[in-house]
Amino acid sequence: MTTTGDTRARILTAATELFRRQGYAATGMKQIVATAEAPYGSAYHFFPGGKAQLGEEVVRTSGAAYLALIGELFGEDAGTDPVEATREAFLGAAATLESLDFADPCPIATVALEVASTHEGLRRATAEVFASWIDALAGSYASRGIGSARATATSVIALLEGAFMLGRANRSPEPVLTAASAAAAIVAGALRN
Amino acid sequence: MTTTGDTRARILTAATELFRRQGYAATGMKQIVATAEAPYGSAYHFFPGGKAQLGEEVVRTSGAAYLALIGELFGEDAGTDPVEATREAFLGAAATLESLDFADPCPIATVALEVASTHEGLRRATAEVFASWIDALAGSYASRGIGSARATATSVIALLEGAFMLGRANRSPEPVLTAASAAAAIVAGALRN
DNA sequence: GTCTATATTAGGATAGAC
DNA sequence: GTCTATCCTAATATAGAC
Repeated sequence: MTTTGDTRARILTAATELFRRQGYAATGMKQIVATAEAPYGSAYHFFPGGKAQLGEEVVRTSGAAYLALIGELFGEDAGTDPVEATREAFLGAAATLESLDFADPCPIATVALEVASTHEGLRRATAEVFASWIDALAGSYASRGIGSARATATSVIALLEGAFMLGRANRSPEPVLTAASAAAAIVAGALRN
Repeated sequence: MTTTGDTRARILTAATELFRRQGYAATGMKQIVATAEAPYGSAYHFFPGGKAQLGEEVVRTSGAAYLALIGELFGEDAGTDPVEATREAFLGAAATLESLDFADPCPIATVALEVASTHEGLRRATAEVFASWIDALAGSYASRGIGSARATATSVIALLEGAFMLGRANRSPEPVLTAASAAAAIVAGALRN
């Protein structure tokens, strides 16, 4: 039994952490392997497609992890009021933002903006991840009687991402806390239709 | 009369365009001067602080331009219904997104995420620009009878930024169009309080 | 198959000719 | 004061020793 799996995982974890903090372009492969305490060659051994492949795996892996989180927060067992579940999710996100010392709680946001016009493969990966989150959230909303569930989910995710942006720029959780009420209002409004 | 003013302005314009499309880190000084059709040395002649100074001027200049746009869209002469003014602003932004071929309609968003944890001077510049937009929008909302005007404005700006992110990732104006209704709902909800 | 050393290109920045 | 040539570092990626 080797430590192969560990090394690959460490590189992926280090890349996720650095991309969320600095973005894709500003993060070098050398910095990634140094953070992962892995030899330089291992990066290209495990990710022969280089930085682009690593970026895509980071996006898809973190995307799946966050999809699971949405399942926990909005799944069948998670209380029945979608308005309060939404508000609670934003309050938790505000706390996460602060606990990360204002690194992006969303590990793909910075990368998504950076690559949208320049790296088609990565752009598609981010689009698919966002779509998976919106689908999951919309499913939860629909099952709780919200009419335009997909539109509502799209707006709630957008509001969360934008609130992260303002919170990071201000080094303050306040925009995310403020957005919690607005998100609740969006969902409450959709519930009445 | 020299062409000095032109060259400096061309460099600033080129940097703005490239930063909005590729971000700060992925854009090189050489690419900026090539796009501006300016000699390489001019960049450091006009911006002795190098790329960081150029980045900060891009943020502040575009920030001021967008502040003026908010003034046009939400100023005294711009119709009295803040709900419809907000909706119209989002519909216009969706059209802009498409007309830019899905470059970011917000020239500072990508930079803001990239530098938030790494370049303190630039981070402050983005924070001040966001604050200026929120202040202006909140002033308009307050004058039209919205109680928690600053919170409302914060959420509307966040929603717009997040909708741009989803729209760029999807190469579609749909998230911004969808967010138009949610933004209207946020403002309408605040109007009732 | 793990890792070191290097190839190659591009990065930001500067010196100095004109 | 405009612009060209260059410096030095760091980028991604690869070759090949062990």
